[in-house]
Formats: sequence, structure tokens, C-alpha cells
Amino acid sequence: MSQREPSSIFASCCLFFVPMDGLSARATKLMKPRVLEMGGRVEDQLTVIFSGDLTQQEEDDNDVIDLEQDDERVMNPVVTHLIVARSVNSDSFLRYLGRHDISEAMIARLHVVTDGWVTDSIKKKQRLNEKDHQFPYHSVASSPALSRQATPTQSPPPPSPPLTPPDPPLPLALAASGGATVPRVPAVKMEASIPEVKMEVCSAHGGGGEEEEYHHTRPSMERNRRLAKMFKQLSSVYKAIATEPSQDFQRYRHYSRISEIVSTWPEPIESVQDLRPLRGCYGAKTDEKVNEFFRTGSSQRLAHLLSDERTKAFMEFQQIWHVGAAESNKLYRRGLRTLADVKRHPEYLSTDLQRRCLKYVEDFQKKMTRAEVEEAHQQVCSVAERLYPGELHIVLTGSYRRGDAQTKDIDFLITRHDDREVADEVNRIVDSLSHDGFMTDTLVLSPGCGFGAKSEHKSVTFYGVCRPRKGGPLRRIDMWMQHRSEYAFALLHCTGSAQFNITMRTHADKMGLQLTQHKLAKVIEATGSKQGARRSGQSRNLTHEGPPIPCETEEEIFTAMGLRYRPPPQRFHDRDFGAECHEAIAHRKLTWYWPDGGAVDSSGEPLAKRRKKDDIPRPPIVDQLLVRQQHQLQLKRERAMAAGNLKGAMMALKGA
DNA sequence: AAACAAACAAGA
DNA sequence: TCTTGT
DNA sequence: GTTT
Ligand SMILES: [Mg+2]
Repeated sequence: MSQREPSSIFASCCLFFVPMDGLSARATKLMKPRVLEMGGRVEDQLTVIFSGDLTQQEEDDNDVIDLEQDDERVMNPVVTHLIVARSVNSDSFLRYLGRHDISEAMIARLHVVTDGWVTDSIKKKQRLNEKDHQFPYHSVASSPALSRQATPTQSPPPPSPPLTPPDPPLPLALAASGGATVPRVPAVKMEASIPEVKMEVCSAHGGGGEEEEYHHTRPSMERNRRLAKMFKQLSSVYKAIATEPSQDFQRYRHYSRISEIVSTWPEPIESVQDLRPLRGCYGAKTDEKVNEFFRTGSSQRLAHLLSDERTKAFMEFQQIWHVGAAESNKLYRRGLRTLADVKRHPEYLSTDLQRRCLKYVEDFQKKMTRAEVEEAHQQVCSVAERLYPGELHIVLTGSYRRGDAQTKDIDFLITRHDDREVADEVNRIVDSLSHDGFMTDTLVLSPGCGFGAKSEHKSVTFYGVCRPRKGGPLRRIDMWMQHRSEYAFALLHCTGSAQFNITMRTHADKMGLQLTQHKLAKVIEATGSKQGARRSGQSRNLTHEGPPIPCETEEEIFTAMGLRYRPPPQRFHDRDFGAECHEAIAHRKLTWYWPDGGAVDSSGEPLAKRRKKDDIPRPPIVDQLLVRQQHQLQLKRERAMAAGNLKGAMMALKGA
């Protein structure tokens, strides 16, 4: 993996720093001297003029590439490594190549890695494996799961696209939906990648001018990214200090939303005017913060919060898993201020779990590549296959499934191929993996028996710690197992994003539905406000649910809620999602299909149109929905009446 | 001034 | 019930 | 935090 002599760790490496996101400047100042010192070479020309004698052209030292001239330029043949800033968007990178007339094929034999590879190699004084620092620009998943390069010196061949469709489908039709033919499926599904690898949702310079330096006064995708980061930081701070559904908690929710919207904004935000049409999450305060950012490149409020002693302490404490705002408050009041303080006084923590998690703080900060996630998947699958040959369906979910290039944890969803109830499969798989040394700790494991309160079917939750690579960092790993009839809901749930789930469920609520990780059901009766429930000491309102609306696929869940399907890479609360939800409410008519019939058919019309392509006709139930306005007004009236507030009731009635 | 609030699981 | 996590 |  490495050469012994620090002075030769970059031997036979020739680096080219792709001048995007300010890498050029940083490279020249900081990295280049170290690389040279360590036996490497740095080129400042990506292409050379092709005139038969490449070695000579290489000396051609113009520092400006004149793209206007008609000379044929080819890839600089001595370059072995392209170094790309991690923050660069893959699309921007591909456009950059395009402008230099370089095809993906031409760099297939090169290492295309992030600047982290260089800095970490320098730091560790050894040449790290390029595979772990690949800059994933391909339009296909970056690495096959099992083939690890033994040596970093050979460039890997470009990965082939997965043959499987993006969504892990539930392999068998539901028994309840009638005698569909049962396709033969592989015993334990190894497939989990999606074809598109999404880079950081938003990044440097989308709208041309990639090589110009960033400035907060100039619109650019990089500016979007930094604005989103500012909101993300505000959200993190308020989450860290908010102890209850309070002002700060509302701020945390607000900044989470706006951060996700900005980070997925499809073009450079020209001015605040672009954001003003956002409804519900863009008011005066946010507007002022955006203005301030465009003026100064930062936020005083954020700067103040980040320098506040209490805030700093809370954020540090919460690097410990299962330490939140309340626990932080306790520690702070006992005079602790830093993580080191907590490590010196673990007795101030209130559970053994928290004390156990002290040792994970450093590793859990680290992100991992898709390759490592896929390796973990392989290991879990092979154990599952040995214990339950042919019985289980195991898919990767979470941000991996959404296509993120790097992830903080590994999320699995497991379901049985047949309709049997979930039993102790997860426990046994975990035990076996622990025996193998893969699984190293259990943080949470639901009891081996008993039913979830909110579901007909038992489900199992496991949060743990594993080490996918020998000698590598420990990683957070989550596994959920649910009954097959709930597969689509569980998949939607654990694919997220969190903010997307919240928006989906809020939308369901407005449609008079309730969406959970187990089911989608119509709400027949709701009493009082959520705040009212809290005041009167209930954790939530009493609701009566109608029959669950069965969905075999995620697509059907979207359809049932009047929304267009979104593949996992688009599962975030973005600019258009709010508008689409509103549109769905305006339509106010949905068709739901129950597996068994007895349906009323009031309008009759959408019967054939909404049919899915499967052969089994399912009688439709056509339902006029209680839409948001009606629903909310109804609640308002009830509340007003209950409070004996005649005026309020009249107002509400007038609104109707 | 008051309402707004994802929904759930686990564990102490 | 409170707290934390997904 | 925003909205009514
Ligand atoms: Mg995840």
C-alpha cells in the first residue's frame, strides 16, 4: 500500500490539479512543494498540442490554454493523477473536461481522486489507496463491491453500469393481491447500487465560468452551496441547544428546510428575488440573512453562536452518540466544557451506552465511500445467505440509496421473501456477524419478541457498530426488518431524506391521510390541535384510521398521495416539492385500489387510466378526499366550539 | 397573539 | 414520561 | 422560524 521512504511516496506519480473551486491556488501554495519533496511530479498543463513529438510539446510552457486556436490538443500523456477538489460537482467536472476536448474514455486509465488523497497521503507519509479517494464523476456507480485493488499503482478499469434497475423491488407479489405469478428471484439480493451516483447535491460553479474564483457577491453554484452550508450550520446549532418544542426547535426545523432547498437549487441564485416566492419557509428574517450573506459572505448571528461558550460545549458533547441537548445541558451545568472534560469524567454521563460511545467519537465523524458500503453489504448478505438460504431480501437504503458519494452510516432494510412474520432473523445475523468480527457493538436492538404498537406486524430495529475493513474505522450500521406487506413504506422511510419524509408526511396530513414507515391510512377523525394535545398531557391526538391503503411499491405510495414519483436521488425537500404538494391538494381527487373490492365508484372515470400494468385487476375505490382547507376548517370549528369561543367558530364558518 | 408541529422505536 | 435516535 |  505504501513505500517506506517518505521522500519517494509519490514516486512515478504525476499530478494535475484541476483548477476548480480554488484548488489551483491551494495546490500551488500548500501541496505542490510537499508532493515534489516526496518524489512526485506536478504538471500544470492538462493537455498538450499534438504534433507527433509529445516529449517536446510537454516543454511548451504557455500557462494559458488558448481554446480558440485550432491546434489539436490531447491529454497530457505524463499525467497519472487528476486531483479534483472534493466540493466540485461531477457535472461541472464533466463540463470542464468537455471544454478541453477530453472524453471520459481518455481519462479512464488515470486516477481521478479528491484533494484528500494528496493531503492525507502527505499527512500519513504513505501513498494511500486511490480507490478510497476516487472522485466519483462517472455516470454509473463507482466501484464493484468485491474487487479491491491490492496495489494502488494500477488504475482500475472504469466500472460497468449495474444491470439491475434502480429500485430494489419487492421480489414477490403480495399474496393478498391475488395469484400473481411468482418470479424466481435470487436467494439474497446482492444488488443495491443505483445507476446514478449523485455528487454533493450542489457544488461549485454550475453556470459556466468554472475557473473563476468564488465570491459571495457573484451568483454561482458554489455560492448556493455555501449559503446552504450556512443554513445547515444554523440548523445544527439550534438543534444542539433546543431542548423541547421551543423557539429554538422551530428555528432548527426552519433552517433544516431552507438549507435543503438552497442546497438543491438547480441554478445559481441570482438574488433574493429568486427565493421570495418560496412560501412557508422564507420570511423577513431569512431574507435578511440571505441579503447579509450576499453582502458579507457570512452571518453575524451564526458567528456569534459558534463562538458562544455554551453552544460550543453543546456541539462538542453531542459528538457522543446518544448525547443530545438535555444531556448536554446537564454536563454543562456540572461545569464540563469540552469533550476532553467528558472523557476525564465519564461518570457525569448518565448511561453506560453513552460512556461506551466515547470511544467512537473520532471514527463516527469520518465519512466512507460507496465502495466500503458495498463491501459491508456483501458481508451481511453472505452471512444472511448462510443462515437463511433463499429467504431474505436485503437492500442498502439511506443516503447510499439516494446516491450520495460519501455516507456516514450504513443502512439496511431486510424483508422476507414470503409472508411469514418477522422473527429473530436480525438477531441471528447480528450474532453471526459479531462472531466474525464484523459487528463490534450493539447500541440498540429491539426485543426478540412482541409487536410494534403501530403495526399489525412485528418489526425489528438494530443500531450497531461494525468494521467493514480490517484496520479501517468503525462505522455506524443500522438494520430494519419489516413484514413484506410493509416493505414499500419501510423502504420509503429509511431512504429519506429526513426532511423529505417530513414533507411527505405533512402532505399526507393535509390530504387527510397518515403516512408512517408501516402504512398509509385515511384519517377518519381527528380531535383538537397538536398543541392542545400537548397541553392536555397527551403525546398526540386521538385519531381513528380508515383501512390502510396497500402499496406494493414506492411508486404506488406517491400515486396514492397524488404526487409524481421521485427516484431516490431526488428525495429531498427542494424548490419544487412544496409546489407539487400544493398542486396535488388542488386536484383533491385520488383513486386508491384495495386488493379486494366492494368498491364504490362515484365518478368511475379514472378506473382504467390509473390501472397499473399488472394483470390482476384490482377493483378501485374512488374517494373524494377531505382536502386541507376543509379538513383544517373542520378542526378549527371543533376547537373553537370546544373552547366556547363563538367568535372564532363564526370566523371559521365564514371561511368555509 | 396564537397556531404551527412527522411518526415512530427503544431504553432508562 | 423523558430523551434520543431513525 | 413563518403564517394567520
Ligand atoms: Mg444514512
